[in-house]
Amino acid sequence: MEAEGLIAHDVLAVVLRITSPVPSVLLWQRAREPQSGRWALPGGRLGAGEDVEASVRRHLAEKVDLAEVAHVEQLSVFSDPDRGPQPRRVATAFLGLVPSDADPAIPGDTAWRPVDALPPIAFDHGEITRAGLDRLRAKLSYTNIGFALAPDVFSISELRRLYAAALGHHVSATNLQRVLTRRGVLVPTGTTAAPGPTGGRPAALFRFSEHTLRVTDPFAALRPPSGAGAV
Amino acid sequence: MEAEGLIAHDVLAVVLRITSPVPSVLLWQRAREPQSGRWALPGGRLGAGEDVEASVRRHLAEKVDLAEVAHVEQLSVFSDPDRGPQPRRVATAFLGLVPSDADPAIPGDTAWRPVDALPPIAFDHGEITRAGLDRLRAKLSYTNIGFALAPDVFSISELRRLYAAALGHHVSATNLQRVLTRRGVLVPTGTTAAPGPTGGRPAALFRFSEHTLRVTDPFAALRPPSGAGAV
DNA sequence: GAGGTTTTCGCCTTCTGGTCGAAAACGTTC
DNA sequence: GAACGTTTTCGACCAGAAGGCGAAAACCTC
Repeated sequence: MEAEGLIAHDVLAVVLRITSPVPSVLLWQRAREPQSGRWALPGGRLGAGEDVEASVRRHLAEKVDLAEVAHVEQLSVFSDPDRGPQPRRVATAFLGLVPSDADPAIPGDTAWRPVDALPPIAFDHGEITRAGLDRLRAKLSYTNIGFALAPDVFSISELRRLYAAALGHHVSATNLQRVLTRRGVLVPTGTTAAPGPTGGRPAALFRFSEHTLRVTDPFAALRPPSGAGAV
Repeated sequence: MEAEGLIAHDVLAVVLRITSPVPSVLLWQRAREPQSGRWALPGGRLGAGEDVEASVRRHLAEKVDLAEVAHVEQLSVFSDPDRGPQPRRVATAFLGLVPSDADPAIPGDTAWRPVDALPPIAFDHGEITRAGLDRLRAKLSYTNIGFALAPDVFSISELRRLYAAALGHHVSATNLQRVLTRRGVLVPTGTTAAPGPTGGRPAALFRFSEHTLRVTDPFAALRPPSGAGAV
């Protein structure tokens, strides 16, 4: 088969959701060889008549309610000839994001696993998970990708906790609010949340202005002067 | 064949080189059907025992001296079922960069074509070329990727011309020098170039401190405080 | 030496991000 | 209802990064 140059093409998804201290990734436990008992990313064979994005959405729908997946983007191709058993398989990996307040129904073989305590992982899916987490962290700082992690409306403290968990380090609420509002990605709703049981000033509620990915400012330098004459 | 779910996998390369007013892309003219006479990106079939990056380098070596290609990175997968004639093919696209002073030998069917006046393009290779150019432009502002466009040593004016051509808009020499040196990607050589035939102060020469890709500052905001506890 | 050309450098302004502490708005307790 | 603790919000201040401009430097030719 491979002698003809034809190769099986898979799609895989690193689906992340921000949970209490660290993000969690959606994994399912393999029941059959190879790698029986190990945990794998959702995915499957690229079918005829669909492109890779349509394919990953189709396979994802078997493990999680697609309506809860707020963002999907292509990560990278994994094609090491030894990345799995023969016959050879090439995989296109995707990153998927689920808001922290969503709790979609998942099958019995599937679970959210915190990324700092992963179970035994099948094939190279650990490396792929790492790539997904890296991509999320990079994009948090220069895009509005937070819209895919947060509930529809939220307080700045909630958003701060989400960012801190995703990034793995402390985030200042003051700065987060100022930066995101200045960039226009955060808009106040005018409403406030009820204070917690221990009191405290009621938090103002915000929402993301857009729910599609937008690059806010990767161009610290070398910005077009005014009217950019695109080539 | 596709009934078995096995698909031909190609690799393609958008090889860019900054030329006088606008960048040029390496294309070759097809001599056989399908799309005979049209211009296509270098590439070919993914072989057994090689990953996609090794494969694209192998195919690229047929069209250009690989030693002149200063940088190669994966772009994206193109998998629309109708992107070419049957049987179906999936392609992993790469971006390759050649310094402006290099002039590698190329075969007779191959040529550098300015991106603002492309000949008739085969298949979806026009879209892929566009993706490569977009990637280069984005990375120019927050990485040191300029090392792959410029000669070993160069003046600030030369570099300014390269950046302006790649970005498609005016770039200030003052800012370019200050930003790149502050980020540590540009270091002075201490030498100066000979003035032009019409005179002028001799230009100080610089070089890139590193010749491998490094992200300089995508994290305008949300930087880790000090010791980042990585998860 | 005068005039033209190209590059370099310093100054100024603006904007962004980081830090800190005070003030606001709640609930609880005495 | 006044004092206290808690949480959030807001303003002030500071450092650094970047854009713009013009003067100065260093060369050429005539």
